[in-house]
Amino acid sequence: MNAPVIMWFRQDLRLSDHPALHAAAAAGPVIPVFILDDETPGEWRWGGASRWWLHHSLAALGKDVPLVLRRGRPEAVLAALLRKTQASALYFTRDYAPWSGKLEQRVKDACDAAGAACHRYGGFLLHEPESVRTGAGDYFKVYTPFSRVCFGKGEPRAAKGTVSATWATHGLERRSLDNLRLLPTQPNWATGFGPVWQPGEAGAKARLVRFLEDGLKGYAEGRDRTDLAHTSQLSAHLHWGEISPYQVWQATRQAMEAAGGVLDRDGEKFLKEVLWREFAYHLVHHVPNFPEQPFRPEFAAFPWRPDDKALARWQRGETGYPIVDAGMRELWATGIMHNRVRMITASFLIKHLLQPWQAGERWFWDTLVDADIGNNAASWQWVAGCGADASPYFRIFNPVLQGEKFDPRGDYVKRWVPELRDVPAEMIHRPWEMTLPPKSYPPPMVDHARARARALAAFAALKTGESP
DNA sequence: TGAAATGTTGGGGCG
DNA sequence: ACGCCCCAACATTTC
Repeated sequence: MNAPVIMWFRQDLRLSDHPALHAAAAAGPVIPVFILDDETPGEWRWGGASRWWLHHSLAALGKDVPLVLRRGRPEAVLAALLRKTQASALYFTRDYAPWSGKLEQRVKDACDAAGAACHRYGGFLLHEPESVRTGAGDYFKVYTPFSRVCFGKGEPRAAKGTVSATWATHGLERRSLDNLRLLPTQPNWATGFGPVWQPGEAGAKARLVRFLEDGLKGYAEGRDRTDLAHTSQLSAHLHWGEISPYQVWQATRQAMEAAGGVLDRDGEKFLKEVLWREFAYHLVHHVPNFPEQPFRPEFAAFPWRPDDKALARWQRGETGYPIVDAGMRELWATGIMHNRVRMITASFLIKHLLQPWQAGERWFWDTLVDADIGNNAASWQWVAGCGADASPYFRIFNPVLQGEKFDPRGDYVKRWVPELRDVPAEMIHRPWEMTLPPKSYPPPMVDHARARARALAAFAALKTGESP
């Protein structure tokens, strides 16, 4: 019998269209390993909502394969497992977090020391960061030309089916998933997550099918409507690799073809969103400290006004602006927030409250089930105006107008802010203008016009280098 | 993947 | 009949 190989699962918790796993399965009996690593990422260790998801995703994967669960530094854990099992090789999918390059090198060194081959594969992205370059050979700093090059590369490879592997553990102790302590205890804030999500590969595929059948038609406009269900909801599944971007891309193309052109506009729009994810990772890969430091260095001098009380009101959804509070409460209750509302709430924190974007980034990191080092950092930098191809500083969302435009009847607000349930639609986004506003709902914590003027002044000062 | 201020135009009321 | 004003409605500029 062949010597076993170790499949080190990371953010690739699936059995289909999995380059590393297909290669491992062809090489010998596969020992599936997952390692909870809270040390290497430091402050970016998985947040609470991510851990909830990870627990259930591992549980799902563990039903199909005899997962060996460990915690610790991967290079140390894998060195021990390689020695114990006499595995001939290690297989894994590469990752693009800022610390991953060095981590993967240490893992490679551990393999060398153990006399095992080390095989690293792509699969998390459609295009490896090294493979998308400007004419000058640099990485892209603007999305549109980046996406043009991606589309111009032709269709990504076809997705592969489910792997057929011989699973093995070679006597390794399995250990219970509960030992990883990924689920919240007292209080269990995740009670609202279960009904919304089905972590794992089956859930991911079901979500994709449902989106292509029900959400794609009308996506181009509907995606911005907070009261409609036109978003794919695939972000967390993609983040944990329960489905690959190739599978998403291919299925979308097939749905477009089957519809005979009717879905072309909607489909292209959706594929562009998939490419925003790619773009985010290209930035993270090429720019050190991207999650912490503003991409545009002049923003280091921005006159933020750190204020824990203001931050807490935003976090709890008590700002007095209905669309903002609805979003923050949806996030807390379900671990997700509608994309449009992410922009509105982020803009509010940064521009109305002048809180540093990193504070919002941290909160999202802890509370989003799709918290993702690339998307999260790139999106916050985008809203703050300090990122690559960022939103210009003067683009300040008006929460009233955004609410009226993207939640015209107030359905979304009423779902998450029950205090406003009886407010008529024409006042739902400006309840403070009612003769008798609901007493249980707070008045706006800042006046929009004044906050806007203050933000413009602060950003203008940054631009000219003067003090505000 | 904004919003607000400012500018322009044209129809209609009205003296 | 005509010019003036008002002000939507739309366009452009500015932040």
